[in-house]
Parts: sequence; structure tokens; C-alpha cells
Amino acid sequence: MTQRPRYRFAPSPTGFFHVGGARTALYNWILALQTGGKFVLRIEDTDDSRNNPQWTQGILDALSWLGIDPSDSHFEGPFFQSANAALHVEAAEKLFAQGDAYYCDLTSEEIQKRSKESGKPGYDGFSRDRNLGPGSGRVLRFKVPAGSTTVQDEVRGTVEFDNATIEDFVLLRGNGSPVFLLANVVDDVTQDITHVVRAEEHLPNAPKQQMIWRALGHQPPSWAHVPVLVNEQRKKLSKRRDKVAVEQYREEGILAAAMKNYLMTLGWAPTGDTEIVPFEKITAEFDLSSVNHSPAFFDIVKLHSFNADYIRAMSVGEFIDACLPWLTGAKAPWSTASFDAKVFAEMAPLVQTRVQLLQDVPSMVDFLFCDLPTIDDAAFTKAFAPEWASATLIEIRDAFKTCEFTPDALKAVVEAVGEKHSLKLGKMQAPLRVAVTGRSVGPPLFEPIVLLGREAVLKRIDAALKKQT
RNA sequence: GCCCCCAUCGUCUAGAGGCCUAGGACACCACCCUUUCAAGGUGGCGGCACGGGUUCGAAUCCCGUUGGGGGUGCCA
Repeated sequence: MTQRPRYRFAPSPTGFFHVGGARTALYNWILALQTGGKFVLRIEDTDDSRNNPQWTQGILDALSWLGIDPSDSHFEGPFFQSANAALHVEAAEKLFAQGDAYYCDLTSEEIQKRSKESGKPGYDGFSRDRNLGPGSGRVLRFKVPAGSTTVQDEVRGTVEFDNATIEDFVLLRGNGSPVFLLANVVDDVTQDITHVVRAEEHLPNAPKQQMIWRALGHQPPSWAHVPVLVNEQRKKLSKRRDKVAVEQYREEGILAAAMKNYLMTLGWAPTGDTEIVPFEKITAEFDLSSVNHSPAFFDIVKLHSFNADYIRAMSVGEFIDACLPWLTGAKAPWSTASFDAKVFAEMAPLVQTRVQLLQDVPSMVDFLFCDLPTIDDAAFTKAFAPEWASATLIEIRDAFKTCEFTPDALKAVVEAVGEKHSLKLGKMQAPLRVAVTGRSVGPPLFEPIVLLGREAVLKRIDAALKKQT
């Protein structure tokens, strides 16, 4: 009987959750979904100096935002690597007892010195036959056997490493604590992991870890190393230099569905001529063997385009709900009391086709929820530059005082004034728009004017006229 | 330096020897629509890194060159 596949995602909580990590998590999740297997989440929190519980929560939040939820039957964990320290040490002792590892008392400086003198890089196996026992300051190193190690990779095929190029790597630090290479394998073994899908930066670790698996008496898992995500300089995305925090994108108003879809088009593509597809289609079609082998540029512009697409695809109701966090509460640029949900609901269809990020929404409607709009000076100056600007605006204002207050009627008024001065509506409305909204661009004008009401609009026009003189 | 991986429009990709005059998407440009800005529609720009093979035939297979990337920690 073949075992159900057990995939795993093993991030370390050392900072904001990375988009590259999100993609790796998605791969593992989809694979678990496809196969009826498990997605095991393991937090690798063994680097005390860089760990912080807040990051662990961030990982959990981000995953569930992406639909990778602990309540799902495919989800297992989270497990914490730090809780398994005893098992790691036990495994290390076993390797030592078997003769697959040995202790070494050389300091990093001494190793460097030897390396320099011999002209060969890395550790030279100095303590291999010195029969040292454990002791403070002594590290335990794996005795890399002669020969070669072949890694079967689901995306790259067969990759062969000459063991002579792999130094006797450290298993236990001088203080007795296990390093990643060991802890990672021991946890995979004890958690019955069958498939390791991770970023390409781990490919050089694969032969080492495979040797540990074997030495521990286990069949290595199936490996898959997916290409890394890079920035415009084609360097691996880094927390220091690049905008990589999933949380940040979420706060800007990137939709989870858009993020998932976009991430999945990096290094892979669904069938057909459309990249924007339901997650179900991706889940059905994704296949490791068809993942590209080269790094992919994380293009924020394209992400935004995907997001705009997803925003437009929402029903108006969904869109309104999605906007709420940016309209009420701390993120809103106006006081909660002055926000009018009914007014926004009227405007919603008009702004829906005009935003790429949800955070762009407030600035399109803020003029509706303030006493007077914030005037953009450059826009104002430009709109009132023509000699006809003030005069026509006065005519419009006077007509607005008595005309029917509907979008069509208001439009007819402005058109009529324009006709008198041989000006097109497009030009005519510029001063009016700046007077009412404070800006030169925005959603269609006459609907919000109606929403604002006659009194408020006349007040704004007068204020603008006054500012002009 | 050494080890490993990779190479199709600017970017993300489709392409599994003839379906390729290389398809789509983002970006960009033009036009249409239009109440500014968007959205939408139509069209355009733009690519198989190079050199050798193999083959009747190569973007696809092989070798080399060049170029990129990853790794090279008592980080993960």
C-alpha cells in the first residue's frame, strides 16, 4: 500500500512572511490538495537570536489569508522545531555511534587558516581520524563518504554531486545545539514527510540531507526545487532590499485571490490563453514537472493589474464589503461619523473600475465625506487658467441654483453653458470638477454632485470662485 | 575560486522535432468609445543569447561559448 503523500512547509520565523515563501507554501498546499495528502506546517524556530513569536503569528495569519487554513483536513500542525531538540541530538549521537560523524575541536579561525595554507576552500576533514569524543566547543561533523550522490528532483530531473566537493558539514554546534541540516531532516523523518518541495536555494543542501536520511536508515523523500523569485536586478528577493512582505501587500488592498493567482503564474502557467483563472483550475492543473527552471521576476505592476481585474470581477456588494476596512476605522482619512455608507454604495460602481488597490479607494471619494474638499493646487491653477473658467463657472452655479438636481439635468446645464461658449463638455467641467472634488481627475462628476446635494455644491463653487479672485 | 542550476518579446509565460510566418498576458504606443480619469474594443511594437553538431526537418535533442542565478556559516 502506498502512503498518502505528506508535504511540508517549514519557514523560520525571522521576519515578515515573504512572497517567495507564500509561493512555496501554495505549491505544497496545492499538491496536498491534489493528492489527498497532508500539508504539514513546521515552524523552524531554532535560531534564538533571530526568532520572535510575532513572526510565527504572522506566518499563520498570512497562510490562512491565502486559504491555507489550520481547520482544513489537509492541514497538519503547526509543529515547532524547537520542541524536538532532544530528537535532533539523539539522531546526532546515533550518527556518531555508527561512525557516520565525528567530533572536531578546530575553531573557525583555524579552519580558515588551514584552508588558506592548503589553497583548498572549506573544511579539510582534519579530525576525521582523531577519534575525538564529545566536549565543550567541539562540533559534530558528518563524515561525507567517497563517491557521489544523486538527487532525483521532480522539477530538475537527475542532479549529481561529487561527494569530494562536499565538505564534512556540521551537525551539532560547539554548544551542542543541532543545525538546520540535521534538525530539518530529523523532523522530516519523524513527521513522515514524503515530499520536500522548496526553493532552489536549498538544492545544494539536498545531497547533504539525503546522506543524513540514508545514514539514519531511511529512504529519502522525493525532492523538488523550484526557482527563486527575483527583483528587477535579477537577484533573489530579499527582505532588506525588496518589498516582499505578504502582509504589506494585504494592507495595500491586494486581494488574496489575486495574489494567489499571480504567484502561481510565476514559473508555471495554466492551460489556455488566460492567466487569470479560478484557483480550482490551478489546483486541477498544477504539476511540478511543468514548473520552469529559471528564476522569475516578481513584477508588482503585473500583480496590480491582476488585482484590478479581480476587483472588477467582484459584485458591487462584494466590492463594498472589501473596501470597508479602508473606509471606516483607523485607515480612513475622515472621521467615522462623517462617512455615509449609503453615499459610498452609490459611488461604488463608479470607483470599482478605477482602482488597482483597495487602498486607492478613499482618495476617490473623500470629497464626499468632508465639509470642503482638499484642493490640489496644481489642478486648481490649471483648471482656472483659461479666461473663460470663472465666468462659465458662475453661469453654471446660477443655473444649478434652480435646475432639477439629477445627473442628466446637471449635465445638460453644463453642456448648455459650454455650447454658448463653444466649449466641449470635457473642457467645461474641469473648473467645476476641481471646485467640487479638489482634483482634476476622478469618477464621473454629476452623480457625486447629486449625492452631495445642492447646498453643499453651491458652497464649494463659491469657495472656489473666491479662492480664484 | 569551487560546486550546482538556468537561458523564448522589456517582464511573466505557451511551446515535449514538422501544427511556429513562435501564441497569450503585463507594460508601452495608436485609434475607437467617452463627462475628466478609468474600464471596454481594435490594431501595433517586440523574442527563440551565440557557435557548432544530430536530423529530410530544431525554439524543441547533443556539445561548446557567452551571459545570468543559487550555494559555498558552529543562519535557515
